[in-house]
Amino acid sequence: MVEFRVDRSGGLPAYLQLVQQVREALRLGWLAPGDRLPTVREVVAASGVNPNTVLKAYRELELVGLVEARQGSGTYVKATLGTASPELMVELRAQLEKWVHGARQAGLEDEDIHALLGAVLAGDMKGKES
Amino acid sequence: MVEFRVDRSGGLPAYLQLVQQVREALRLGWLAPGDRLPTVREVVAASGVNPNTVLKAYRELELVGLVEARQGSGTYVKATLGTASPELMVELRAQLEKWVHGARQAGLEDEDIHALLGAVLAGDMKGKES
DNA sequence: CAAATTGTTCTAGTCAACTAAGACACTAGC
DNA sequence: GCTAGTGTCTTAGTTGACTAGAACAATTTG
Repeated sequence: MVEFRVDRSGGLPAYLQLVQQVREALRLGWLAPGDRLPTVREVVAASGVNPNTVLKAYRELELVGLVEARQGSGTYVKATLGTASPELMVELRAQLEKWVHGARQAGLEDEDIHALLGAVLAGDMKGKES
Repeated sequence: MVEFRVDRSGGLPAYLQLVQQVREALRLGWLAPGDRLPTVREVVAASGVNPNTVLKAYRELELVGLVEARQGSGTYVKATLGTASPELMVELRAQLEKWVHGARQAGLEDEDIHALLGAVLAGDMKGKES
C-alpha cells in the first residue's frame, strides 16, 4: 500500500505533491492498474491535509485518466505511466545506487545530486559562462 | 552569466524557483562568491515575473546569507554551497550522463528518471507493498 | 437491512503568491 | 554634477491554495 507524504516546507502545493507521488508510484511500478489508492480519509489522517485538498489531487488524476473514483468503494488506478521493463528498472536502479554511493563519498548532498541530474537532463553544457 | 527560468505550470511559486536556481548554480559551481546575479530588471525582462517577486527571491537568498544586495550596484554571491571538488564533479557528471544515456535507451523519460532518483535517495526499498 | 465506509458537494473564510504602478534611495560612470 | 542603472518600498488588488464543517449519495460489509 502506497503511503503519501506532504511536505509543507518545500513550497509545492499539497495537492500537487499528492499528484506527483501517484505519478511516481506509477512510474516505478509501485502502483498498477486495478490497485486502489489510499482513501481520502486515510490520506487526511496520514498527512493532515484537508479532505478537499486530497479530493483535488484525486480529481486531477482522474481528469488525466490515471485513476477512477468509485463512490462508496474507493479510487482505483486505471492506467500506468511506467514504460520500461521491470528488469531494466532493477538494473538501472542498481547502477544509480552505485553512482549515488560514489556521489555521497564525494560529499554530495541531496540538493547537489538533484542539481547535477537537472543539469545533465537539461543537457546544459554551458552552465557557467562568466 | 546565469539565466533564470520560471515555469508557470509546475505549481512551484516563481520566487521559489528563482531561489532554487541560484542554489543549483551554487551547487554546480556555476556561481561563486563575488559573482553578480542578474539584476532584478533583467530577471523581470527574461522571465516576465513582477519585480517584487524577484525581490522576494533575492531577499530570501540574502536572509540565508548566500547573497548580498548592494543598492545601485547589484546582488552579489556571498557564499557557496558546492562541497565537492570540481574534478570529482566532472567525473560524477560524466558517469551520470552515461547512466542517463542508458536510461534513455531503456525508454525512460524525465519523470521516470526523477522518480527513480527520488526512490534511490529515499532509500525506499519497500516501494510497493500490496 | 442497517451500519459503516467510501467519495462528493457546498459555503465561507484565511493566507500566500503575485501583480501593477509609482516613486525613492543609492551607486556607478562619464 | 548629471544621467543611467541598481535595489527598495508602498499600496491596493486578484487569484490560487487550503481549511473547516456539515451533509449528501453511493457502495460495501456484517
